[in-house]
Amino acid sequence: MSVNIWWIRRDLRLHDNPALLRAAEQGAVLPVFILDPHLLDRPAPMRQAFLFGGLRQLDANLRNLGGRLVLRRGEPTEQLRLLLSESGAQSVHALEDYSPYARTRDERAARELPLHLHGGVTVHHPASLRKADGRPYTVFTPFSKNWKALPFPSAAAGLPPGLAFHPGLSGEALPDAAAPAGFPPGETEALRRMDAFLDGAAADYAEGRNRLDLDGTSALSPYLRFGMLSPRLACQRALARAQSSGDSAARKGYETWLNELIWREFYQAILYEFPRVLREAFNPSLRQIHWRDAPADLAAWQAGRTGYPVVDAAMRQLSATGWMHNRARMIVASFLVKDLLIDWRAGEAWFMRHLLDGDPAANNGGWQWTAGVGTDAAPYFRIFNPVLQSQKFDPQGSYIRRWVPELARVPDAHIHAPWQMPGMLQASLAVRIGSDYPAPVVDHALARERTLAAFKSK
DNA sequence: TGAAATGTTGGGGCG
DNA sequence: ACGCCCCAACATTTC
Repeated sequence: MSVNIWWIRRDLRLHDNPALLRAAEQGAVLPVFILDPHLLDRPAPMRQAFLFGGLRQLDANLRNLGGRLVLRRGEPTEQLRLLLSESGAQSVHALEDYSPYARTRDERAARELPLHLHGGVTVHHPASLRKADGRPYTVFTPFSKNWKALPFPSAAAGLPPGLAFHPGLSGEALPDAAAPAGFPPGETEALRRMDAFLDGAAADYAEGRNRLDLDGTSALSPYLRFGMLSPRLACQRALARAQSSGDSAARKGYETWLNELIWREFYQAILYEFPRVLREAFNPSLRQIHWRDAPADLAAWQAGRTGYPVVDAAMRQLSATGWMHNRARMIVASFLVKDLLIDWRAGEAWFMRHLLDGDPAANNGGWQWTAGVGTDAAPYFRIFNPVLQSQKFDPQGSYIRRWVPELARVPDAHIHAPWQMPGMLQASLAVRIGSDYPAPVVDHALARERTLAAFKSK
């Protein structure tokens, strides 16, 4: 019986996995994960712990089926060559990954080895979405129209028929790392969460997703990032709900969620078509903005000590959990870029270090969008007012109080802008601005004018 | 997937 | 009754 390697990268799942399916069709499957020093050298301890936990879960699921995960460390092509000769495997199957590093890595592997790449990191291959003139989309709305018009490839149900495994080879033990508390890794958890979301918050997603103080989002991004959840399955479920839902408000919710999943595909496609966005603004005319070199302000932002409660709450949520509410991501990104006038790439790097769902395509897309320098970006003059955003999306301040406990005693009327509390009140609450909680690092109105001037001169 | 500045309207206080 | 002012409320424009 022939042996075929399933090279696992960002597809830590048994369900709806074309790489596993193709390998299984041809014989016994040898599941392999390679710890690539190039990727591990980039410090992101929480995401790495999430990955290792996911590998442990996957290994446990494989063992229930009579297989096991083989873990190796080193340059992938070299490691695969060794594995092919040790196992006598005839081919390697993997899901195509669209980041620049992954493409270079896979091109080398494909030149030297029998590597077969399959779609599955996205629903539609980036190159299959092109305008009539053959050029890639750079605006979301037409991209999404085209995406929806393409025939939807239905997700594979269940495990590959006749799934059998190679008895396994020696490998490294899985590194021990405590998984982040709020996000238990693995596909079982991912599927459970998706079901809970679809039966719960999804119906109200169109509105609820914006609320910082409610669990109105799916919080599935870490699972999608590592392919613990098949994006094709997620989109299929969203579509099915939207089509079968009689309640128009609920249908809107499912459609909005589907749209968010399509944003994910959009940014995968943007990175595939324009790899340089990882280094510079997509919009050439906005590459010369005079960003401030302000290490103290950057440090305050990173630490959640800007003096703007909603910004600080969000930054602390990120450090504590490895995740941040999407509305909060927009607020803190707008604050870094448009209030502090700090280069969006500093924020992009900080997010990549801390986010469990940190993915070059989605993260870069989000930052360029907020900074107003990317594809289909927010116009440069769209500047969030952190106080108004806070009042609107955290009306009682409960999100703030959860992550900025030193403000817990501040009354609702002052929770969004505590520096406006009279001195007497600050003293009686023992919340003195400037000592118990930072004074604002910038005045928003002044910062806004500064940024408008900086962008306008470009 | 904004917010601020500016313009318009209309009710009410007042002489 | 009338003109005038103020200013909320809303709409439009601008950044």
